[in-house]
Amino acid sequence: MLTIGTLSRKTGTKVQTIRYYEQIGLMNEAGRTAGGQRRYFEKDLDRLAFIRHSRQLGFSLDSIRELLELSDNPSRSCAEADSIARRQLRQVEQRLKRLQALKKELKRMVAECEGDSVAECKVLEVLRDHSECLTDHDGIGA
Amino acid sequence: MLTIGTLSRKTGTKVQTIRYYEQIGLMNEAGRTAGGQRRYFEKDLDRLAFIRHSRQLGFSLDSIRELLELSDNPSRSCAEADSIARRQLRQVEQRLKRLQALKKELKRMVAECEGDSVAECKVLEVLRDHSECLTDHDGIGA
DNA sequence: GCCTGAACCTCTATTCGCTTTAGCTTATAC
DNA sequence: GTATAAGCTAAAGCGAATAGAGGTTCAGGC
Ligand SMILES: [Zn+2]
Ligand SMILES: [Zn+2]
Ligand SMILES: [Zn+2]
Ligand SMILES: [Zn+2]
Repeated sequence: MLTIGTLSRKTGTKVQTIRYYEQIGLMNEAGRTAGGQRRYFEKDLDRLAFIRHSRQLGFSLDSIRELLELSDNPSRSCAEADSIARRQLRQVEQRLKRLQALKKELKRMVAECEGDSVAECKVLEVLRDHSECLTDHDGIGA
Repeated sequence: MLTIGTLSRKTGTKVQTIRYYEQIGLMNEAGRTAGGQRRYFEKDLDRLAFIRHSRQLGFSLDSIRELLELSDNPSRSCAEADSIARRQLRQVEQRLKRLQALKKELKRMVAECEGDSVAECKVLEVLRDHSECLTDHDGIGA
């Protein structure tokens, strides 16, 4: 029987996060000691490792929920799992594209500023006026 | 005098978002009509455009707050603005690296799955076992 | 002066994936 | 027996908005 702290150490997950996963139904409800502390089996450790690894690869908790369910039914076709992964890949590729464009713009504005007063700052100039940009950066942020 | 809807259209910002920016003190409190509706000047439009453009380049609202303050003091040195931009660039470059590694892993697992039953699904296999990965993906998600 | 409909208002809740805080209780080792 | 590490719950907070409910104001036409 493993404590929550052991799971935490073995998977690099904060204790609170493990409890959070239980709360949203991603981890099964753990058994408890007489005093109310959670105790886990190896299979819970495996499940948590699966969740964390999937998170590291960028899957959303919702996708992970689906993947876990599939993983629990070994006889089913894996088409669904593959399509989730392909969807994730497409998303990553899209974000990559946006970030690459962003990087270019940022690099350019940083490089072009000669570092005098704010009045002549290239950085601020670009921020004030999108027409100085080479790309469209549609969408926001990330 | 411009209405909030006009600002919204001209900058591609949702009306709610403009009010939100006011609420968090990023936009100045707008003047009001007798009936309580917001009315804006051109300078408010400029400020909002600055904010949105900065957001598109991935700056956080906190960074934007600093940049706006600098922008309001033309006589100051632009070193600070430049350093905010460089910081942003570094962040983008880091995320790019992570995403590129992610993309590789995802691509590989998708490509290697022969699409049979869940029991032999390469996608799920990789998710269960990080040792199948080529990279470390330290950190999570994005 | 009134009607209509678009645009505006406030306030609250929700999203995602956790993290933090506050205030306790339990387990373990000496 | 007691110190201390580790555990517990419940609630709030983060960033950056978005969405909805339910009500008010504005501009134009008649
Ligand atoms: Zn500069
Ligand atoms: Zn631009
Ligand atoms: Zn498969
Ligand atoms: Zn891995």
